[in-house]
Amino acid sequence: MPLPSGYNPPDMNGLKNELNEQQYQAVTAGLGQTLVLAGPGSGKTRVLTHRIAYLIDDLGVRPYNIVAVTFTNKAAREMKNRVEKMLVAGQAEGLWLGTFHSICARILRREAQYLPVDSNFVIFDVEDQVSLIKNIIKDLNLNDKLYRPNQVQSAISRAKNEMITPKEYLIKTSRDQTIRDIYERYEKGLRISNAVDFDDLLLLALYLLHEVPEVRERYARRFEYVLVDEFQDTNTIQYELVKQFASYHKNLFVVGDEDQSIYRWRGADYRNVLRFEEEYNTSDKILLEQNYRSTQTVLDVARAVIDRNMNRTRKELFTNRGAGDKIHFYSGDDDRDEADYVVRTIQSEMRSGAQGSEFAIMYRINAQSRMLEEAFLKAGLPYRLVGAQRFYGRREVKDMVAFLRLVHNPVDEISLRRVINLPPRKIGNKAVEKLAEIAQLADVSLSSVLLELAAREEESPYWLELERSARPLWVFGRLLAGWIKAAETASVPDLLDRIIMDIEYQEFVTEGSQEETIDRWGNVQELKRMSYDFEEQGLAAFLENLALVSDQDTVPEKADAPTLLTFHAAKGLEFDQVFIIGLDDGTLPHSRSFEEPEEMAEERRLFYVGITRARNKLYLVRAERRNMYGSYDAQLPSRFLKDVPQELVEEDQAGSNLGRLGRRSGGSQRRRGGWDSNQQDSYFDDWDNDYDNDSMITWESVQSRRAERSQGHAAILPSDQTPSQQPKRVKKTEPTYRPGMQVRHAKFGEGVVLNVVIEGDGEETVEIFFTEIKTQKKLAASFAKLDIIN
DNA sequence: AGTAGGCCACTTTTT
DNA sequence: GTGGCCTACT
Repeated sequence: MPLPSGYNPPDMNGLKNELNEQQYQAVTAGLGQTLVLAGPGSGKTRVLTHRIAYLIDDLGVRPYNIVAVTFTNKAAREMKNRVEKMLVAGQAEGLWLGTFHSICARILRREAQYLPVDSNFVIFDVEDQVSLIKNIIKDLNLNDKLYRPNQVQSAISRAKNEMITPKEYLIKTSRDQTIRDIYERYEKGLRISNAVDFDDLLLLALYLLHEVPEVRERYARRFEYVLVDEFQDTNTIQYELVKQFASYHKNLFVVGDEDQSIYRWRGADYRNVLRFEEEYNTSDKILLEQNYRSTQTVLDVARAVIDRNMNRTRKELFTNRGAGDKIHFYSGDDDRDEADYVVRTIQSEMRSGAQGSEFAIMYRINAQSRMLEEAFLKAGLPYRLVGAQRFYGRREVKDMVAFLRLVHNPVDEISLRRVINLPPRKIGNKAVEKLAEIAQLADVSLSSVLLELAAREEESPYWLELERSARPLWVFGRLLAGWIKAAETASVPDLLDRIIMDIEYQEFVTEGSQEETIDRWGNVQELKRMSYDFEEQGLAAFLENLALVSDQDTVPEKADAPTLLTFHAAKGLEFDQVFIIGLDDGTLPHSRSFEEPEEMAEERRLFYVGITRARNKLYLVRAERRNMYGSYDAQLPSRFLKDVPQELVEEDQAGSNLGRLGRRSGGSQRRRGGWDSNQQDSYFDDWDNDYDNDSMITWESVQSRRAERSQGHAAILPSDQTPSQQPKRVKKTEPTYRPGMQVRHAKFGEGVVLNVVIEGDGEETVEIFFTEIKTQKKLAASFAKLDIIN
């Protein structure tokens, strides 16, 4: 495909020196559609940033005519920095580079005249959405046990992601009918509050591009070059958006990797990569297979794991970094032991000169960070935690943001309801309902009633109607009016200060004077500090930033400490040494994925993403028992483990590294999920059989087992497993223990065996009276850590 | 109107 | 184990 002529000659030599052959091809690809399939660590960001710089610097494209889309703010920020470094200062001015959501928000603000909201619209997050839905459920007199606000929210969000309007909502049951009704009211509620939700950002932008010819013209003509990162994570709407962006010039450059698609639950479909190829008859498809990050061993493990997935372009990742160390494997007694292993291994590595920041610990769900945090705290080792609701989700932060949002957009009913009685100012439910009623009758917003009240006090027609509530509402109305006035001239931090003073928020937040209150006030201060960055840009920009920037983006940049994060949060990052914990069936893969093969495939990709974050050392860790919701569950090793080539693995034994915490009870010959055992009954033989029999622990069985257990069984007893779930290794007919035997248990101490029963499924159950704690317990012999004393 | 105590859902993953 | 929410009491 010929390149446009008449520009400066491309800087061939510079680029050729910096890029490998495939990267160079990608960066300098001609007009039309280019698909780059980039394996992990293959320099994907490098290609994208060089491509942008190449377009601007070598081809003379105006930055104004380029749009580049990413999925996270972090990725956008990093790309922007790198592009700017490659160019002369100011040379990238006008370039649109951001997430789908922020780019769409920008379009929406500019084109608000065509929308059902005005350009001051606020962006509702999930919490706001749920509040709105709750109000609707209450209005409709529905049982909120039957219609869980959270569930309704996700049903609505799913519908919106599939571009289904309330009218089109498919109704199969009366429940669907009700959800449809809620959905309809929900949409109205958003408009009343001059709000859009996350899904609307994309949906409304697509609507504009599709249905409003002027808008389509404006952007499609403008966007001469469209670049998309992480294309495998696009959902239907995003795919369509990209198509619209590029509908005029059709210069589309997309980069992705099917194997790293991990957002299916959000509607992402990696098959969009295939669709792209088919739809555009892609002129250029480039594979980046050289990996600059990991050792060959890490890559081999990754490949062994991912090659079991279907519907993908196989990639042959290679590196010239050499084989490197073997993978480590450790199977802990329980999740505490798992965490201890991680911490003591890190300590030992640090004694050998490793830096704290070289390490990452990755897990499936945020809740798993807890045990790790405890272990780090106990060891006095600093760590940094990514995500997991650190700042923005905090109550006091959300409260203050709600005040700001209300001032900026007074019709925002959700924010108003949130703050109207905060701190308590004698406005209870009754008063709010009365206010809502009056507002509805007058067909105005709640705020306008308040403001009217504030302006005319007792002369207002509302005064009498509101009866005893009038005065407290008047007080709040005056406050609000004052802030709205102040916002016209005051900077964001000044406005924030004024609000904090007016409502005496510090006093409210710090009363009680516990440790926690210092944190809470600190968070408010932090919010204020952040607002200084928006002194110039103003309140609107600040609020938009707050809505679209998440905790994931605010990782403390350089702390020399190990990083704790989920696989999702780890995508795009790399670390010298990576621990993947929770390699148990039900955790990774998560039990919710068991029924649906596509979901299972995604769990595998998560594992793959985790593995490929490692530069040099990789540790795979699991626990035989895991604490969930406060009670213990026996765990089976992750089914993915059996795909890891045995010869690349070295198993760490308990206490094999220095600095161990010495907590293992001696002499127990428990079977462990190891690589080393040739014994007939090793886990490895078992899982193969077990899983090939397609016996599965489903979410339901996990739930029901938990329910039974919480009704008072001994916590660690898996004796209620059905036969098909029962690992073969515990099948036996001869009891190991006999009544009268003296035994010792790791936790309960010494005891005497009272009774032994072999269940139908071969499980041996032992009744023991523990003398030290004077308690009788039933334990499963195969799981309880029992030593026979005599 | 405000608060204390009990109940129960929560745990995938995030823009 | 915990936090949010409902209920019943002050």
